[in-house]
Amino acid sequence: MTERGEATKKRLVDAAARVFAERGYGGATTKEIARAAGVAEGTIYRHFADKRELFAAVFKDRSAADLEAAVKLPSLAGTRTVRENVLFLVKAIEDIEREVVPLLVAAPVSVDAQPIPAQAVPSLAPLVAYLEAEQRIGRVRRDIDARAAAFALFAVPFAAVALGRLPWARTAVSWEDVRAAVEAALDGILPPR
Amino acid sequence: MTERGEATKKRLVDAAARVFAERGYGGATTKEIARAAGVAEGTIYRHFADKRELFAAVFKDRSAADLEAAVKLPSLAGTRTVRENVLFLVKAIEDIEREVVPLLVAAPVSVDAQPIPAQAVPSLAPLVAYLEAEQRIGRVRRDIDARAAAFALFAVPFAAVALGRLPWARTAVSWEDVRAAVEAALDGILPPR
Amino acid sequence: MTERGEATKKRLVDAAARVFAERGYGGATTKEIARAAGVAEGTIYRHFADKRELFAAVFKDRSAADLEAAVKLPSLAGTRTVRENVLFLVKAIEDIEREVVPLLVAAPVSVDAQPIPAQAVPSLAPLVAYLEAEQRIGRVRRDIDARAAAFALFAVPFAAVALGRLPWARTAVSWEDVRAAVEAALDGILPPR
Amino acid sequence: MTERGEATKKRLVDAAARVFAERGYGGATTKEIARAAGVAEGTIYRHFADKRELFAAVFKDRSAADLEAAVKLPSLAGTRTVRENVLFLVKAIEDIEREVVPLLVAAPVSVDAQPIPAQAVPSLAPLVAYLEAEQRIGRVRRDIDARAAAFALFAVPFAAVALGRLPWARTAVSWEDVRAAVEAALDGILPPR
DNA sequence: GATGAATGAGTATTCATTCAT
DNA sequence: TATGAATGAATACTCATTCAT
Repeated sequence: MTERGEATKKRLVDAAARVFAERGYGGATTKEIARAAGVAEGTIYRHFADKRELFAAVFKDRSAADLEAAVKLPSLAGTRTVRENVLFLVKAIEDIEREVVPLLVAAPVSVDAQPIPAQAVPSLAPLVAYLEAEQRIGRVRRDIDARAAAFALFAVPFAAVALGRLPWARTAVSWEDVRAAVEAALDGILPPR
Repeated sequence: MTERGEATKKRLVDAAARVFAERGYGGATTKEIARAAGVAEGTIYRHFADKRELFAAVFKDRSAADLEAAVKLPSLAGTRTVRENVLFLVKAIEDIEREVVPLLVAAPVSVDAQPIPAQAVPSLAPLVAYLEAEQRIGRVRRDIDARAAAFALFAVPFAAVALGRLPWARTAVSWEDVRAAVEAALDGILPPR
Repeated sequence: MTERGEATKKRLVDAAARVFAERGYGGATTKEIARAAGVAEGTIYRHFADKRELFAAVFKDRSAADLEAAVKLPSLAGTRTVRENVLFLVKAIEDIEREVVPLLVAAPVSVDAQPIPAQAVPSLAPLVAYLEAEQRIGRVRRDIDARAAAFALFAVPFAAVALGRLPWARTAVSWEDVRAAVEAALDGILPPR
Repeated sequence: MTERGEATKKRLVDAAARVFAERGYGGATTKEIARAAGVAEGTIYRHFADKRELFAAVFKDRSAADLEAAVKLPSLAGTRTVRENVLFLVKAIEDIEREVVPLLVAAPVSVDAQPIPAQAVPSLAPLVAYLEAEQRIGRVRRDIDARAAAFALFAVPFAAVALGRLPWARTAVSWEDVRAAVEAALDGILPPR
């Protein structure tokens, strides 16, 4: 593909990411996406077979950056305090999800909607790995299930972001709320003082 | 409204609840809803101004039952063990959300989508009230924020159900996972043994 | 279906027959068909699943009348002269084909185009039956193959109509030409004088 | 035009002939034609004003070869037997038409479709000339109209090929059928034995 | 109240054609 | 000359909504 083509494709992905997040998958029209990208509607189809392939490309693109960030987390084990690290991780998860959850929520709910090899949906793995590493060096209680604890921590920012995205939910949750909730959960995870 | 009209309206709300939950707001067609309700398409518009009003009616109807259930929870304070109660509550929340979250996720994400008096989206209030009641009788640590703790507990089943609804998410979460995660969080909430 | 619905469907078939014959299958737009029928475009889809089903309906409708006519022909054996009868039959075939050939030519040439149970495309059968009946009573030479003779006779009006339909063909053929050609062919079919 | 340009043009005409015959005029896309010719889509428009001009070029090109073949036929008068010659001619006509009829059928049926100088559509002239030549030397009955007889003979292979091209027609016709039908017609054309 | 036929604006997608390189 | 990216009008089809019965 020519350089110009590459550039157009990138513009399309960026524009589509905005429109999908804002309008949802069904609400996003190819017309609006094209307008947002500053190209003609037909141009979409030079770069993507159809709307779904464009969505998949957006999804992959956004998740890629997130994955990189998440992968680094386990290496923090043993540094600073667990509380600091977990809050840092949770903040990172929140940032990640703020980008990915709108797309998740936007995704078609319909039956015929499985084709994306969604390798990159927010995953517990890095958090589990981190907690296990801390368990080995005694900074996290060894008698709890790392996976369960990870899910408890993960759920907080996820719920916060998801609720924030859902226009009908009346429970607004701030980062302070998230922090406080995580701290509460942490009290059960850290070794007794 | 005649009795017959009343019955038709109820049939429509029930049918629409099924179809919305299954197909999402955008994916649910008035044709399918009408067929599911066993009425003609035009009949919908004798009872509801438009599709959105029908959705609002469904939402209100489903939340009503849930609210009743949730409201009873605070009165359990002091009975059985906190752990039992919280797990019971969390199970209840999960059941509630299993009905409401699909609708939340199904709801139009579009900008012009605020008109529903969404009074009834899953709320922390009963859980907060319960925890505060238990704090007063010393069965929950007094040095934590009841609201934060409630959110930490609430987030777990919410995240589980929401992830289960999102077709692209690869993280499947079972009730056992939910229970384990809640137990982990509880360890930080209950008084040290 | 209501009476009004039946009437609309009929109007659609009639209008579509005109438009298909004039523009070909690909050239006929649903918009023009709807306009020709005096209905909205969407109305087509209340009565037919898609454009192809509409085409199939047109084809069936037009062929139906033709079939009735063709079926009566064999019973003419033994009446009048063979020459008169054959010319009458050929004239009938020409009339039939004048309606059907434009549709045949209009039909999609594409690979995925087999679904019509085309029971009614111009068929040799009645002509063969007629010739065989005349052979039995000695008014047609017994030493020729009735099927071959029927095809020779059938080909003449068919070729005339088809050439007339093809806008690039420069060979204009009149009914007089058809009659003369059939008479020529007949000389080989009738018993020697 | 440069030599390279000439070559490209020829490749385009050859590729287009294949694609038009296979897909029909409407079904043939410039994209597929370009791919079949191994050139870029834009290249078509350096050599032809538009798709129709390309079609016209194809048509002219294919007919040219056919014309050459047909023109030689009258010179066969007096050689071999008439029956042999006519069957040979008819076979030639069938071969010719097998190339041209698909294009004829493929051609746009639409009203605005006359601009091609269609000089070369299958013509009766050589066959008429041949029959007249044979009439002069007494090998064909003098009391029949050569033009009518020619059309009767011409119609058979034409109908056979055209029916074979039309996807909805159920009447499959083999070369044996064509031969038998021509023999039947010939019996009326040759002098009584 | 209920029906279901009719509507028409809106959707994703195609494709002949143009144009900058 | 050739490329291939970009265009945008046109297409078949959908679906919430209206309306005559």
